[in-house]
Amino acid sequence: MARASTTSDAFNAVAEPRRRDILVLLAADERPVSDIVATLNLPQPSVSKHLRVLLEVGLVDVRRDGRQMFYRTNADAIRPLHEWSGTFERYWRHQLARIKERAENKEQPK
Amino acid sequence: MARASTTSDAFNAVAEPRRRDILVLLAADERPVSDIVATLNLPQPSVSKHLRVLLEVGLVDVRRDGRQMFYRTNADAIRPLHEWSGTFERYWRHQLARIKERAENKEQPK
DNA sequence: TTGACATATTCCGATATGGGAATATAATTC
DNA sequence: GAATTATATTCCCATATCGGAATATGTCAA
Repeated sequence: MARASTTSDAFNAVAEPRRRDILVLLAADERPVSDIVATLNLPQPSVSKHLRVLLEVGLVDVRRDGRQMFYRTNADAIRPLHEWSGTFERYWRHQLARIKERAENKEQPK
Repeated sequence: MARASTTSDAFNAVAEPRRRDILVLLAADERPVSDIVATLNLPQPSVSKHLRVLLEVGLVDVRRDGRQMFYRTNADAIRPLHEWSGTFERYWRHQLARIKERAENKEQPK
């Protein structure tokens, strides 16, 4: 079967580091493709391809203005990721607590 | 170059749905492989392979007891994911605020 | 040792990826 | 309409994936 498509999921789409960079860049404001190309120093076709993936998954929105395409991160599509990873928060808190505890016991043994 | 290895990153490792299931299952308590196999209804070799990936990325820890291997989620390795996605929180808040606003304007136009 | 149980590894095949290069499409300007 | 600018698509390739099936490794028990 091979790996799940990059467009099957926000999880899969976001696995690619460049796509994460793009999402960060487009979070605050919409930007034309040329801006992304210049800022991230990537070949234009590569950027277009990544944007296509992000668009298919709904992680970005587009708007055309003349010959420019303005892309913008759709933050809401990232929420599932944040929520899923958030379910583990209580567990890493536990771990931290334990580590802290041990550290304190070490400083002041007995 | 092809896609980045699944073992290159927590992001890549977690892109696979079954691996997410495993992580959830192992978050509360350590469990032997046979338990995972039974609970998630997956073929044993498949589970072993997924665990290997998770282990390489540090998303799980193992402990051997006799012939059983007890795996457990290392929640701390999930934090980068949560933190990265968390940087977008302010943006989806904005969006929600806007949507809410529009909805209220609609209810009571003029 | 032999056997039984628990888990890991290997081999296979189909598939999709991301990069590079080239080219296509679309919109604007002259 | 031709040239130019902005973006998208296509083609090719090396690579790694996941699933399935078979098998190997490791540990315990009799």
